[in-house]
Amino acid sequence: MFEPIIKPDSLSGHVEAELTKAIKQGQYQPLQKIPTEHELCSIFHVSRTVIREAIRGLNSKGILDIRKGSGVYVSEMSIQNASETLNLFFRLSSDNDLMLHAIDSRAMIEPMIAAESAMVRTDDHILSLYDNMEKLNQCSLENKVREAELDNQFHSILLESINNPVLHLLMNPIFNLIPKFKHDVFAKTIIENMKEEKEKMLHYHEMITRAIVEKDAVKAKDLMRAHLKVTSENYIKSTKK
Amino acid sequence: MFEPIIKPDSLSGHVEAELTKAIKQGQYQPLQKIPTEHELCSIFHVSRTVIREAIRGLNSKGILDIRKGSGVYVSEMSIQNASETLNLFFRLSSDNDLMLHAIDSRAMIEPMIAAESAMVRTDDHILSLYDNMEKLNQCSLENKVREAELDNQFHSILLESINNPVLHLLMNPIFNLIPKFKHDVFAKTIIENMKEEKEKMLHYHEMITRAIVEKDAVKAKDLMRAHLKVTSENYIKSTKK
DNA sequence: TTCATAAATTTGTATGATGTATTATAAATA
DNA sequence: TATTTATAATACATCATACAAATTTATGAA
Repeated sequence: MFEPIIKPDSLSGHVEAELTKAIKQGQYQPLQKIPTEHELCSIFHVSRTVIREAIRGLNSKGILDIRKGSGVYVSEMSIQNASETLNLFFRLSSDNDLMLHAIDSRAMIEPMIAAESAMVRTDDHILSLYDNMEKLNQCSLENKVREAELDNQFHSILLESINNPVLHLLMNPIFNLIPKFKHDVFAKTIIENMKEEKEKMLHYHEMITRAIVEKDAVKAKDLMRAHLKVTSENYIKSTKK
Repeated sequence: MFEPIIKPDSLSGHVEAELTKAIKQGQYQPLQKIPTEHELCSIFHVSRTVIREAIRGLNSKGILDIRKGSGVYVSEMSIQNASETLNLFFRLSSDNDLMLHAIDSRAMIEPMIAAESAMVRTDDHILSLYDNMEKLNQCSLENKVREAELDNQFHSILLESINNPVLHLLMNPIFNLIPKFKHDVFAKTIIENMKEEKEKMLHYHEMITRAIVEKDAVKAKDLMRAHLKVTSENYIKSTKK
């Protein structure tokens, strides 16, 4: 594949890039120990400061695992770490364009998730869904923060029900945009519409749940598509106002 | 949202977490300058070493932008950076389970991408697809590395054609697993099947391309689903041998 | 051999000095 | 006055040294 163009203007950046390359090439395998700081100093002919900062960078990226008194080891890549980075990215960079693309992505992917969920969900997931809807029903109309959390949770339950950590890693950060999404939309929505919008959402959640209870994959997929179409239209309307 | 449980075992780790929190909360906005090392020393009552290593970690994560002689600034989050991290994660952690889940994810998402592409693709994309297939056709049967690259490229062209950077960010790392995937499969495939498998792939690519040329979204979707089903079955077979 | 202790190793933090790039300030010039 | 140039101040980069804290290894007694 393509190797990125990197400008290692700093020594520590250069060392970091070299170590990354070595790990990519398998020179140091996961769980294996890399040379000590002192040894790396000799290898690269730089001070310990430079080595430490390079290691610190890779540690922060989740690539290296530092154990005080023991040494530095190549991490066993955890999906958690990648997830954190993705979440942070979306959280810090949610501009309007990104939000629109995120919504489009949801519209493409979530119907498939709903369909899959209808086939593989357990009774526990059904209980979680009903519990979630009950909470949403009781949530006050003004508490949009809570409402967004519950909306996020509903979709997250479906995501988790299909038991695919990769898809979870990819979609979870998108779902976490829901609070910002709702904030954007309701900042420009007249109060009278709030009740109607919430009821519409709850109704869709209920219908989707029913389809999943009935293990009707096609219906679940179509309902989810319709649900997200409404969502998408609301956002587009809000950006125009 | 939920705040992650972090082990601030080291001082620099603690400072890094605090700075991250401040940035998340908007205390320091993108493009804005954070306090100087010296000021941060006073704020946290730690040495410059600690501050520098914390900053170096966030810099490596793509959150902070260090400008020598000027100061440290909050990065304008680039989708490139997030993409690099995701790619690195998948590259370093591609175990069998992850691969299977990645294939499942492709099976769910790529048919939708094909359908969308059929609707929005330009003539340039069509030319790229035909060029790609021509190269695949000329690629020697033994050159599995090249074959994997071209396979990856075919699917990447479709991904790019729908012009959604978010979906690109999410799917690109998965496509980059294709070489490893092919390596795993062909390591356990008898030579006689190689030609047949390659022709089958090329045939699917051709049919999918035709559907996209004809702007037939449903056909493109169904063909992509069938194509990936074969892919998936091949991988499962290879893991059993 | 087993186990407790001491020594050596390795990472973590602090401090001070020097190098280098950027920015701000002041002086010189037109 | 306005612009340019030179200087100083600021801020990050690197190096070297010292010591602390955690872990590992070596040692020696039971």
